[in-house]
Amino acid sequence: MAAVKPIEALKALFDHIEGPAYARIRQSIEQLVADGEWQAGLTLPSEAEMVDGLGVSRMTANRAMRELTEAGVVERHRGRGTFVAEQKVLSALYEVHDIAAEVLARGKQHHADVIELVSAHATAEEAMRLGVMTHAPIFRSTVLHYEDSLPIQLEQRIINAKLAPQYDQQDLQKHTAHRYLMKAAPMTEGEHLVEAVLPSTEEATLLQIGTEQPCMQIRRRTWANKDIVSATRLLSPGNRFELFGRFGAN
Amino acid sequence: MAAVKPIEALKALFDHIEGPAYARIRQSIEQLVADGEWQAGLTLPSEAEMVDGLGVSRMTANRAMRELTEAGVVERHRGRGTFVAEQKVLSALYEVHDIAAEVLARGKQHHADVIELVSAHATAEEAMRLGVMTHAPIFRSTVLHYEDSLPIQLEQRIINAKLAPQYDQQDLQKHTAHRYLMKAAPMTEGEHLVEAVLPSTEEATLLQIGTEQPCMQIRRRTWANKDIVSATRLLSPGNRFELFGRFGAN
DNA sequence: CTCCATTATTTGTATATACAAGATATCTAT
DNA sequence: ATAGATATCTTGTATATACAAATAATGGAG
Repeated sequence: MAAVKPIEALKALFDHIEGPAYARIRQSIEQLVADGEWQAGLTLPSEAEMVDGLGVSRMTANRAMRELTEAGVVERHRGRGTFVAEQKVLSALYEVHDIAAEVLARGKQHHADVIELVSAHATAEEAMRLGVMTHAPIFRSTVLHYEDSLPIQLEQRIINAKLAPQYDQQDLQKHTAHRYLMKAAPMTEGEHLVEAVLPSTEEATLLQIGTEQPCMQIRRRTWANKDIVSATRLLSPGNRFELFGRFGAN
Repeated sequence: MAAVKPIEALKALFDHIEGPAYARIRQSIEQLVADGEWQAGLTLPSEAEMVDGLGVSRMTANRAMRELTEAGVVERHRGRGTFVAEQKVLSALYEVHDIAAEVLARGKQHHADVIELVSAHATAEEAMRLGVMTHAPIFRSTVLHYEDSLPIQLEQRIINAKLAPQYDQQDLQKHTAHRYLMKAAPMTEGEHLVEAVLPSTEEATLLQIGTEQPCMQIRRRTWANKDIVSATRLLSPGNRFELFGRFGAN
């Protein structure tokens, strides 16, 4: 006897959930994927199968599947079908924030120092990265991350001052009650750029390497007009960075 | 003469965008909000107005508005209408990662130490937070954040070991080539819990405060079965944390 | 004027239908 | 058997319609 058909497994859960039909479909599929019953690559029931099998309209099934696509649970291809998505190992969020988590996972100490924080106006490239006009007010910040006492990453942030209002470098001490906004970029395909670059003299000094040693550079494209931070990361070379081997693999 | 009606401003942009109708509506509104022409609180055209003014069906307008709701650009209330949302100052992402950014914005040094990292099995509460079974394998980590040299936050992470496979505390040094997954929770209403709690003896010691001093505690509900990390943060009391005054305001 | 019932407006969900476009399977002519 | 045409399946988008539920506006009775 073959394994339970996907549409039947889906219906079994669908029948025991309360709420709107589209949410019941979505939750059922999320559970099947989370529980590992549906592995990455599995072909999901088509919308037409859900119409017959679950007794919903195609638009209801379509809405559920679209939400699952946005959530990264499934991938859809017109003409082919819907498939359980590969787990995204390195998300945009991950890229933004958590070198600390990597270091932590290896039982090392993590430490980050703010090297520089200046108020300035956007260059053409910075403007493009942030999705603002050239010469728009920005902040530039440089943060150096350490693993134990070894510098491992130099992060340069460009911050949209318009969306981080009330700030001026001189005012930073005074206006402690204000805050700025930081949003995640959506986790979409093609959002990463990874290059091998040679560090500048300053960068090499901070990372305690030579200028002839190529570093991995990671950029994240901003989500037009929605982010206020565009970060570029320069990774110190060496086997400490096996962890980043999958960057850009997709 | 009054200002341009929202529906007219919307149509002006809508007419000059390529692509599917729902995306043209969404992009137009995103631009109007991003440019500041539509301020927080403004009442957007109703779906019926878009049907008349843009020549689309109500379901197309509904889809655009639903996506904007999910993106946090607008808020919708049945019977009342659609309004430009307040900028979310502290998003779920923010909550997850970036106390460093707060500190940075005030020109202070940021520093974080890993106090503890242990492999264990989930208690009932931990299991609920992570959306796993009780006794499921997890990691517990404790990270102490400093502003300059002052401890300001104690972060306790519960990490789903199933989704962070190949890890074992003893193996951490060996298996440096593996990595684990960290995803953002969606930024939705009601995802935050903020409480005033008294610190335990250990927590008070780490934060260099007395056990009688109430601290803000911040938790993030996990997104069922999708996150591998559930973080609880204990904030040191005092005026350094005006920044967090808006937590839970909604 | 105040209170209450009614009506209108607005969003949330669900369905049926239609066409477009990409991918695959099938059939046919050679 | 191969190549090309055709049909089928699948998802993407768009529309029209319907009912439910929450809110706001209106109107009438007192």
